[in-house]
Amino acid sequence: MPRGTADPERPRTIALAALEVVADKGVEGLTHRAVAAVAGIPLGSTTYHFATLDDLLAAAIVEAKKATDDDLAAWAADLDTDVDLIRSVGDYVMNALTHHWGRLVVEHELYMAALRRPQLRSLSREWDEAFLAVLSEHVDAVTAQLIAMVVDGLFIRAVIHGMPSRDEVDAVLRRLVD
Amino acid sequence: MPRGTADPERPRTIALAALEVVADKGVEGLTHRAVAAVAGIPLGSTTYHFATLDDLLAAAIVEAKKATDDDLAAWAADLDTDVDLIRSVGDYVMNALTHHWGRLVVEHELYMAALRRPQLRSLSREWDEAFLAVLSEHVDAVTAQLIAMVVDGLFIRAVIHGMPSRDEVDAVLRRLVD
Amino acid sequence: MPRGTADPERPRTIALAALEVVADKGVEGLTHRAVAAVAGIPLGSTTYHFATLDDLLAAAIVEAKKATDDDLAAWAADLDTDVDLIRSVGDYVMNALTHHWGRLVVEHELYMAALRRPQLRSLSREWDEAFLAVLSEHVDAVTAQLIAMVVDGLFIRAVIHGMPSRDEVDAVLRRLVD
Amino acid sequence: MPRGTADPERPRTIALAALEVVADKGVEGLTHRAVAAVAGIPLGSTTYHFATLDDLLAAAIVEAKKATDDDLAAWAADLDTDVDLIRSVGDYVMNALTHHWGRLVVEHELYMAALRRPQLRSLSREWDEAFLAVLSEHVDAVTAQLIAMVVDGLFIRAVIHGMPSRDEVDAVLRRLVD
DNA sequence: AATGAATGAGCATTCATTCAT
DNA sequence: TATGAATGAATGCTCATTCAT
Repeated sequence: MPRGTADPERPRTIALAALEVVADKGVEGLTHRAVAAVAGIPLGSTTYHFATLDDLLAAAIVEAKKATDDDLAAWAADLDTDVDLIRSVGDYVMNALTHHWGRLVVEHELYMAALRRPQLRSLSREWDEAFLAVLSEHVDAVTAQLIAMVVDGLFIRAVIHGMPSRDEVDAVLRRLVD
Repeated sequence: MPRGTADPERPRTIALAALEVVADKGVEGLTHRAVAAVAGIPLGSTTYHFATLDDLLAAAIVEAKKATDDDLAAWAADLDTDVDLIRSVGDYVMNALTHHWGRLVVEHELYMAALRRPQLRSLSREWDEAFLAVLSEHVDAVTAQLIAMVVDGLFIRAVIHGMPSRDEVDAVLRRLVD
Repeated sequence: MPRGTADPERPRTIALAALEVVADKGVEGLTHRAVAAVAGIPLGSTTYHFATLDDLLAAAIVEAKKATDDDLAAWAADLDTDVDLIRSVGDYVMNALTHHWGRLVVEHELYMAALRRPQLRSLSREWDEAFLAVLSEHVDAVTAQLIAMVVDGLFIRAVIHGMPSRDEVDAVLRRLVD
Repeated sequence: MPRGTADPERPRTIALAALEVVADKGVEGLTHRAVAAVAGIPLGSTTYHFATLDDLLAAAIVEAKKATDDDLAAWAADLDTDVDLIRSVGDYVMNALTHHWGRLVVEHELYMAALRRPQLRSLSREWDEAFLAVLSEHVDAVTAQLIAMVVDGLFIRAVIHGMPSRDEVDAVLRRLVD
């Protein structure tokens, strides 16, 4: 991109590259330089559009949340009152674990990062609540909460023990609605 | 501590300081310098006893796990077959959230760190399994797994939404054994 | 040099300072900090332009070789077929020993450094061959080789025993073409 | 070696290990730690017997020189007035290049080190003169000097271009006594 | 608007050397 | 006598951030 030539997509390009970096190397690995390298743009461009690393992190998270929200909306649209909710949640979880691992990582990186960055708390909360909101239309609040917690637990287990099988996922989820 | 004067407690002092640093600033905030400052010892002492940051991290985690194992053993010793397990788990969780927050943080920092440090996986696994093992003596495997996941979920909720009340904790745990 | 202000000569300034450091303290004494101090610039500037010490060393050597090549070219231009080659070589050697000692040191530092840095071998070879190439236009290959070796030997003797007299230099060189 | 148990060979063991380190990693790579590791002894033992690195370096060089002197004495003993000196020097050079490369490296490391360590000058001088002394019993001073220089030159060539063939060595040496 | 250059702060790590035991 | 522990000083290198152009 030569000087003087505006690229309206530049900020988003940078945010997506930042997302990739966080998924790949964690929040601690997020640097202007790493993002510039991934995005294939000059270092100065990252600081021009996002003056500080925190801005960059926020942009990455917003981008990740947007994608997750879209997925979630599509999934919610498919649910109707008669659906086997637990089966659907299982589908959603397996899909997320298998095809959107990077986003799950970013989500949990965010949760831990929020521990020490109060300004990230509201983002964390929104993220957490989006899933709950969908579930709450189909089950009571406590069950929704439980499902959400177990989904988090499944991610952590996957980190520690590797990808779970569909049967394992079903086994724990099914028990929640016995 | 002048040169030549041995302090047999030095390694443990350092490991505990490292633990404090991780609880406070996360794995990404663990530096030889921060540890030296917290421990009140010279920088060179940290690298003398733990040549690399990874060694230091491992030592911190081992120390944290040791303390957690002790707590867990004490708790397990109090359980007998007739106990109200869910009530006890609630006690344990509330106690951990309230009085051992730092250790919970370290545990979850460890889980996320293991994502990109294969050599930490076995430590993560051991940590995860210690709690499961105790639970498994009282309930079936799936329930034990669920309880463990929900306990993780409760921690994450606490990070995002602040400390839960005893009633909230009871509500979700109770549902698991209905 | 304030931030944002470009100094197009900066890389060369650094390379020349590096050259001075190598001449002064050897390859083992080449540090970013020493170079920054000699160049009178901030430490960060040396690593900005030459990310690693090896880059810095290479830049220093290239700079030294360039200067040596210029001298050599000037000397070669003065040689004609009727010249007393040995007398000219003597002039060249005395001049180098007296006025370009630093460059001779760098040259030999390079030779020894190449021992353990394969990436410097080709530079060493080029340096060695430049002198040989000029000599070869006036004498046979073995004589050229001998002269080059004796010139190296004269440098080593100078290191050990101090600067030789013109007569000593002439004595050994003259014998080569008897 | 347990405490209190004297090992009269310990200093020499250390010096030989230091020699190995210098041959392997150069004077710049000589550290108490590297020597201790090579010798398989405690770090404290190296500093106990050789308080400073310079002492260690001197000990290593003395050890190398001793070995070289022995070789040289053996070679000198084989020479008699009728011998083909140049052929013998060729044998000596080829043998040194092939079987005592480490010692040649140490010798030249020494020469360069002496550049910045005046206290090593006398050792350098002795080393240089030992070979000259033997040669001087068979040829005039200038020829001896030339031979010694060419032998140095052959080492440098070997560093830069790799091991020379016997024929190459003979070619340059032979020319010196035409 | 966009960017290359610049720089100050910080970090992991290595190491010579000292010294109580 | 011998050594493990200790420590202060360096070093290479990374990076967020600033800013003249």
